[in-house]
Amino acid sequence: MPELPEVETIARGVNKRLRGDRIVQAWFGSRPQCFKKPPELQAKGLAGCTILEVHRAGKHIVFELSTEPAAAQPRQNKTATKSAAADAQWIVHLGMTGRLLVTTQDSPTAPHTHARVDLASGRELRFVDPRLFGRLDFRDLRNGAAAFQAPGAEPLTIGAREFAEIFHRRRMPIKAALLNQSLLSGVGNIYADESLFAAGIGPRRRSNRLTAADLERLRQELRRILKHAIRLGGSSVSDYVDADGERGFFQLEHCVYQRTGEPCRRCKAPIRRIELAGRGTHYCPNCQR
DNA sequence: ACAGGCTCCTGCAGGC
DNA sequence: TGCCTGCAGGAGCCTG
Repeated sequence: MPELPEVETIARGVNKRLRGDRIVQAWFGSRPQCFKKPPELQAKGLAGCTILEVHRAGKHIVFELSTEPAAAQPRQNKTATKSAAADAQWIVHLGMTGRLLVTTQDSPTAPHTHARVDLASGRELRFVDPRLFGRLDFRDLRNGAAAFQAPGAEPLTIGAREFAEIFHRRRMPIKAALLNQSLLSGVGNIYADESLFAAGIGPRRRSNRLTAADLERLRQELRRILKHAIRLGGSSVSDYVDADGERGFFQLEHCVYQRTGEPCRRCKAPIRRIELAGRGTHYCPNCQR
């Protein structure tokens, strides 16, 4: 499932391929769960827009768009686009099973395709999501609407003080706090479990009971693991947005996630699984206190 | 304001 | 072989 590293990799891939391209028209399916704004509004808003940049914010993929006429925005102009101001945004959340595919027009439509964006280059961007946990949102910034912002802090750049302040205020288990997107944006179940293992912190520990040293270790391990995963993902997920789209996510060498009963890589004790905050939670009872 | 539980949705794995 | 059940989880919503 896409968390910060996967979303970062996908956003980079889409940016590399689609930056400077222009949207001719868009089609949206009939599954309202996917659409934060009515599909007809999104389709109307997207038509004619130029894609200035695609980037990640939390677990969201944000398309920065210009509604200016295409003549002023030559296609595939990689240098000039930065100076143009975005006045619209398309925000894609992949949920658990969402995928963005860049395909040719004649590429067969995958099952569970809920949106399609036709591009001036002749390619198509398709949104596929079997489980319908993904969300698509369009924002027109020209009439004062707020630009999209991730709800919480950015895990890759958050400083020690802010990190400690956020988690010292919460009484919930640290695992639940890590998953709370309004605190940190981008951490999901895999990286919550893995970073807690790396920091040697039990997932049930109350967030406000952790010491300053615990929290600083957690912050650094979380950042290290996310960056490492982005590096790995960059090589194996880069084709994720290609036409085949079948290569799937990179295989991270998990230490605890979904290794229930298997020996801990550090101490050989069997990895334990509990349910916490409604999520499967994996940890080493010996290494994590 | 906060904590915690429920719900959405479908593919897949495991059991019989 | 085939059916059934339960599990996976991000995030919005509801309740206490």
